[in-house]
Amino acid sequence: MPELPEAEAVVRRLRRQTRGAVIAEARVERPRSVEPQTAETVESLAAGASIKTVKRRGKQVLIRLSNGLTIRIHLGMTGDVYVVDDYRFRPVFARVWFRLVSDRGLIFEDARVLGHLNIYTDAELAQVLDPLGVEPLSAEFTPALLQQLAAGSRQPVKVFLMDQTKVAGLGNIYAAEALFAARIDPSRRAGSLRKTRIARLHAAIIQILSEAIDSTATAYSRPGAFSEGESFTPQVYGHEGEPCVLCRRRIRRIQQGGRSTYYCPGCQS
DNA sequence: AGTCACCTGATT
DNA sequence: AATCAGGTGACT
Repeated sequence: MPELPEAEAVVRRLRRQTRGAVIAEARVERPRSVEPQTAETVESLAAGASIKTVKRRGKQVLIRLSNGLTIRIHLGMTGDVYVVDDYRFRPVFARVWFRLVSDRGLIFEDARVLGHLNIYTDAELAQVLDPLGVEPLSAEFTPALLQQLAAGSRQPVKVFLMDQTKVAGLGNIYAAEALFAARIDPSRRAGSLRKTRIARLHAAIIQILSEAIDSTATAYSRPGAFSEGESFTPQVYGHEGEPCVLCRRRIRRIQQGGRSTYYCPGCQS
């Protein structure tokens, strides 16, 4: 599921579904999902609080409660958060769930258990969020700032883009797609990019994320939308060996930082 | 800066 | 059986 656009889709859906919701009870099925907190801590802190706001920071979902605490969910690779009509309905991979007073359920599902759900005070939350870099869809994200962040970095630009302490929210798919849109070789050192490419990359990041949010948020909100082809379609990610949509050369897959990077050797140089 | 470990499922 | 997976933190 989750890079920034998917987290944003989750947030928008939750906002609609949890307006005025009050948490009656919390249950942790998998203590690992709330580490370093304990199941008991999480279960006791949420009970009785109402949901005030739902926000996103990078890839993380933040549910602000009336008791001043915040449920912070990192979706990991396979996390999802959603409301079900009956709290007794328990999806196979529900790791934490909340019974709302309406008897609906708020579910944190996470097959691989690489995500985390915690309940934090503002101070604790700040510790978690402060290291994150700029929000790519905010006004603070400018070409000049991107240039400044990349300056001196000898990392491949693809790896640089996935560093959450620089720009928050890009993962393996959208980093690759942004580089394709900007026609930049993913292996280029981030610090070697000059004004023109930085400007293209900046614009591409915003464009790719915005597009993905539009299609993803739609798809999440309307049943069947995915099957109607409304989800974001990667141009290079997952397309190893297929012809590039622009130049027909074959898309390549390489390893960078232990992850697959897909790119077009013709367009991206 | 690169590799591995975390944990489990889907796909080949 | 083996490989891959939209993420990250700890460790060489």
